[in-house]
Amino acid sequence: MGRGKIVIKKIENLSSRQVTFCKRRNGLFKKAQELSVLCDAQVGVIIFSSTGRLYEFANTKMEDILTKYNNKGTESSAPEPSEDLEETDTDTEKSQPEQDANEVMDETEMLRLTLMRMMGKDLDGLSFKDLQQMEDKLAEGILAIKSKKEQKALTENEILRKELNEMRQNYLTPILTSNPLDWRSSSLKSTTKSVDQENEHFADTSLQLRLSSDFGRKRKAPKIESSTSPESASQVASE
Amino acid sequence: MGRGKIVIKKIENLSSRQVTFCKRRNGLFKKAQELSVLCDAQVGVIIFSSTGRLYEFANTKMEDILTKYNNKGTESSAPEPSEDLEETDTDTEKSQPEQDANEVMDETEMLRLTLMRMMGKDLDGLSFKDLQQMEDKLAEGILAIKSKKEQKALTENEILRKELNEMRQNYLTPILTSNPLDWRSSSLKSTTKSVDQENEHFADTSLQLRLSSDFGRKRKAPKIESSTSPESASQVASE
DNA sequence: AAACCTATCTATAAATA
DNA sequence: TTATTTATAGATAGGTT
Repeated sequence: MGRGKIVIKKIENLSSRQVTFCKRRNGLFKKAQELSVLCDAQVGVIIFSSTGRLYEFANTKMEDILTKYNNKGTESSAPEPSEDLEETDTDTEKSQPEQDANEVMDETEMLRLTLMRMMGKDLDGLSFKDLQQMEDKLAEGILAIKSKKEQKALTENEILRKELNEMRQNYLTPILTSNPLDWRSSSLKSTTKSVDQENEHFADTSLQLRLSSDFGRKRKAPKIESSTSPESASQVASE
Repeated sequence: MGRGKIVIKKIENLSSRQVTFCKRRNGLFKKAQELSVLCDAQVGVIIFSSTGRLYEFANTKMEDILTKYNNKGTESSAPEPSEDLEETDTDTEKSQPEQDANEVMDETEMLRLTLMRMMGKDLDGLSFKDLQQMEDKLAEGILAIKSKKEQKALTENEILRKELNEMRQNYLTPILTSNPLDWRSSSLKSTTKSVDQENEHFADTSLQLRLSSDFGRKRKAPKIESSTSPESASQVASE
């Protein structure tokens, strides 16, 4: 695609390698973007330049893509980088159980069913393996939640500790405050509030776990973070 | 690059979309490969087709790339103006006079989020209480599943026991069969199969635990492709 | 579906500013 | 060095088999 044909091997000249890197990187991102639009696919591209700089493209949140990726069986082959000729790359298609025709089951229906099952209902149709898998997932979930709880508790401890110190500080060195109780309460309030705010902010957000049997209606949403620009490509200065 | 210019918008025709998907996917992978070689870069590409199938390319182990990616601050982002192109859904459009636009969350969205959280993702917004509640639910779920597993195991035991008895019976009273090994294997097979059948029957229905997160669009179940009816025979997951 | 064709369109190597 | 230009190699849309 240029003035002359080239062989696909590492470009030794630094500056032309950089130029080519920039051009082809952009080209790749463009192609990725087109593919995602034309074929309604979810595409994520991650590139580390030889200097270690990160460039990425994703037509949806990269995080989502990676999460999805990790939830799939992550087997794959390990290529053996041979210097000279063709590289054997990991270029795989991981098919999966797959959804067939009658799989037209509505996503919502699917999700609902899954959720029900996660909560121990409607387990009859599952194979032993499915059950085991689900149990594992749940166990994973519990662990994640426990971590989060711990983390949350620690964070709060930190805040409380500071609060306390502040209070002691002020108690031991009562200054110009006209009413000692005033600063005390206001201080407490302000800090506490910041904590509550965090929770409250997500109050509606928190899942409604009493969904035991009352699915079905739309409800107030858990504010989804910056769902704004679904597309992004990182572009940093040249190297 | 073809007989005619095309605009970058979702290809509506299913089969040509699939063809294009395949071609461009390969093209993208090739470009990715060339880039990695020419410029000595580390490149990973992850693609989920609209049917949820995963395709990936990586010139080194994808795992390494993702690890590296996660270790970098996911800073960056020069958002790119995406194509205008709206979800042209015949009906469910902006019929609703915007009420807290992003305050109303689609039920599916809700379910998905909940499910994600059940699996330990996206827990940041939850309060301590929510977390505790969720953990409890998960624990409940696990117990239910354990019960179900036990029950299933017992049922299978029962079947196997019968099988065994039958076998013994036949063994002790060898009848007119010419080859005793024949009935043996066939018998085993038939019964085993009936068990498997039960599971398999629900195989598709069974939850897809890699529920990921790509339920981006509302689909309104258009006419079902009739051409795909005999498809069930092909494409079986060997497992 | 998969493979092949080929007219056209794109990406880009190399030159140039 | 980065941006622009331009000649070509390469990718691919739409057909055909």
